[in-house]
Amino acid sequence: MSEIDTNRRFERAFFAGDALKIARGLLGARLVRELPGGVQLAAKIVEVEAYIGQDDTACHARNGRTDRNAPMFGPPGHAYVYLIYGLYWLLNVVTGPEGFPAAILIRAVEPIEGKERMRTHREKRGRVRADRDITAGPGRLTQALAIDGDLNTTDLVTGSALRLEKGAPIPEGQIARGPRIGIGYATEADQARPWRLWIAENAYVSK
DNA sequence: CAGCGGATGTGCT
DNA sequence: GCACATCCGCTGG
Repeated sequence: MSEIDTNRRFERAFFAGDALKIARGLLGARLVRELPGGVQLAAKIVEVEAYIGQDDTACHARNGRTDRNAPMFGPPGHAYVYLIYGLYWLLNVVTGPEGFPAAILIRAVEPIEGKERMRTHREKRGRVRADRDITAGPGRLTQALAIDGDLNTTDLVTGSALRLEKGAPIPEGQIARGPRIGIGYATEADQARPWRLWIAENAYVSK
């Protein structure tokens, strides 16, 4: 398989399916960002979390549709970008059929293209001591890739400024699963669900 | 290294 | 008025 053949667009139908399968399938995928001016950044997804429906008490849609979470109710394969703690933008991929609120949070990526430009973006906000500090964490990767609320609802299947492309498949033996991070407000049962998935041994997975 | 407090804007109760 | 799908820098061991 040539490089060009394994790195390509997803089908829309892929994002309309089961959130956990999509989360699994996004590991190894390429997140591509084209900056105004023509610079292209690319990174491999190495850690994700699934937030699935109104019954999931960790999910933003747990209390129904609001102005903020409306993108989760929208068409699959689009971005849901929101501000947390007044400081950090977090990127999600909307999944499931339109009307069913679910999304995959991108928690960590590994730089593929434009790593030094990503480092420059991050150094405006803090000290980058190791390479992993560039994109290990959901708030960090959006800084590195210059993703903010302007990209909310972007179509990641057909988009150019921000899009997803297939990457080399990750063998099942390299997939790790565990509880989601930072959801102490959810029920014990929902906190315990192993809906965080990551590539085992990858240096860019968040701590 | 672990632990902790501050930053800082917005959504929802 | 409080909580928040986080991160940074400082403190003490």
